[in-house]
Amino acid sequence: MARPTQQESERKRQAILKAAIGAFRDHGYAATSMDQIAASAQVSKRTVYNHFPSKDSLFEHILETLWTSGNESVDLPYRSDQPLDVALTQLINACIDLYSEAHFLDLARVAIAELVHTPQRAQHILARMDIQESGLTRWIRAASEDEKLVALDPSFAGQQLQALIKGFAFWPQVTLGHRPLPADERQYLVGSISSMFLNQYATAKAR
Amino acid sequence: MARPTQQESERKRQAILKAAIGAFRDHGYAATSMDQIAASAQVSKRTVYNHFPSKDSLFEHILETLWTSGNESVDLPYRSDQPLDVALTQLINACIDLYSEAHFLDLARVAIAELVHTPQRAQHILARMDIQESGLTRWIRAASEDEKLVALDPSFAGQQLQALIKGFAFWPQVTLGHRPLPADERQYLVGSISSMFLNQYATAKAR
DNA sequence: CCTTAAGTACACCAATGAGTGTAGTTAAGC
DNA sequence: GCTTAACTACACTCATTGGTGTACTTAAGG
Repeated sequence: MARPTQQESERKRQAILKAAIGAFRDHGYAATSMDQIAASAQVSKRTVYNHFPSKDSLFEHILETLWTSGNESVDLPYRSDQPLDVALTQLINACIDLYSEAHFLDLARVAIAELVHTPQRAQHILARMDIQESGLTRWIRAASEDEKLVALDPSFAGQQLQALIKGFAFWPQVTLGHRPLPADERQYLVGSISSMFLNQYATAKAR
Repeated sequence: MARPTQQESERKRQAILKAAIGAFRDHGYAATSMDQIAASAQVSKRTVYNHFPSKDSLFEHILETLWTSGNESVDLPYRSDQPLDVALTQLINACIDLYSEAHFLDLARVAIAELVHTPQRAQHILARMDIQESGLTRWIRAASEDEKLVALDPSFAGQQLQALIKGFAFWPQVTLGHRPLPADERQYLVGSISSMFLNQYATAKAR
């Protein structure tokens, strides 16, 4: 081709990234070749290397990109005037929304596949993924200080909530490629999780 | 070497399998070479190929082996005379025991790493891993029919229980390589899960 | 003692992959 | 119109990998 405008150059770059994400997600890091990526992006191999100095740097860049794009973390503020169950339902739904985002799922699958046998490579990514877990933790701590929840370890309770949500709305999608939950199942799930959590931790004052 | 006894031949075979399991677990299928495996098993490459016709068949064999060796599924029978919380505690502990087995964890890590981007390859393994989930389901159904648990969908409730357990005792170990739970944390965890589940689902009759 | 199965060492092949070098093309922007 | 940045096509290197072929060694078992 020829002296493309910066927009065109940027489009090529995006095409490379998109192709690489798909390839890494579908075949893993080691089993993906730069030739495949170039072909899938409809771009010459040399162009790939003009944009990214190495396969490794391309991979790292993707982890960064996916992370920042899937960065809308769960952080609903605690409001004392709201009924607990309503607020908790919102919170759980926000989590599931996050897990349902294509960007987030792509990140998770790419990262986890590598993470399983390369603990240090994407460790910092996973660490940052846990930041949003602190959104739940903060909310729980606030509710507990407002005496709507019993005295508890907010971090532990947050992990329990997280475990319940992920067990249905994250791990099956990551490992088995399940579709996101249908609306009716989802509603039932959210209600059940919320009620289970509040049955255990809500104070008399909150009911 | 020379005409080794069958025991020696078997030892070589085991060495190959052990080395391959470690390599696949640590580096993944694609990034593991047969030369590495041979070297790590302290065996000639040709011997590897004398035992296993191809890399792929070696991998398949390992999935099989790990599966059958980690096959003690969770299947405590329901007993009407036992207090619910005691039995449930036992059941949860049996699950955690299973997840703590080195064999089982190795299988899970190898399988999941490949599963993320090769959905069909180890799909049947994962399907069979879910069989033990049916152990929980069976117990819950029995308790429900005994009217110690409210009327519920046993499969859904089983998945909830599973999610709570795995969120602490399985996924962190698989993805982050966490050590199995310390005894004190574990005891607290089991109690908390059990109480959360029974708070939600136990009937008045059961208390 | 002699056959033979298991293993070893080593050379070898074809394929693939990461990464480089280069000459040529083209349009944007001065 | 000339320069130049982005891109392409393509050939190339070097290393690795899956897999095979083979001649050789050795001890077990008849």
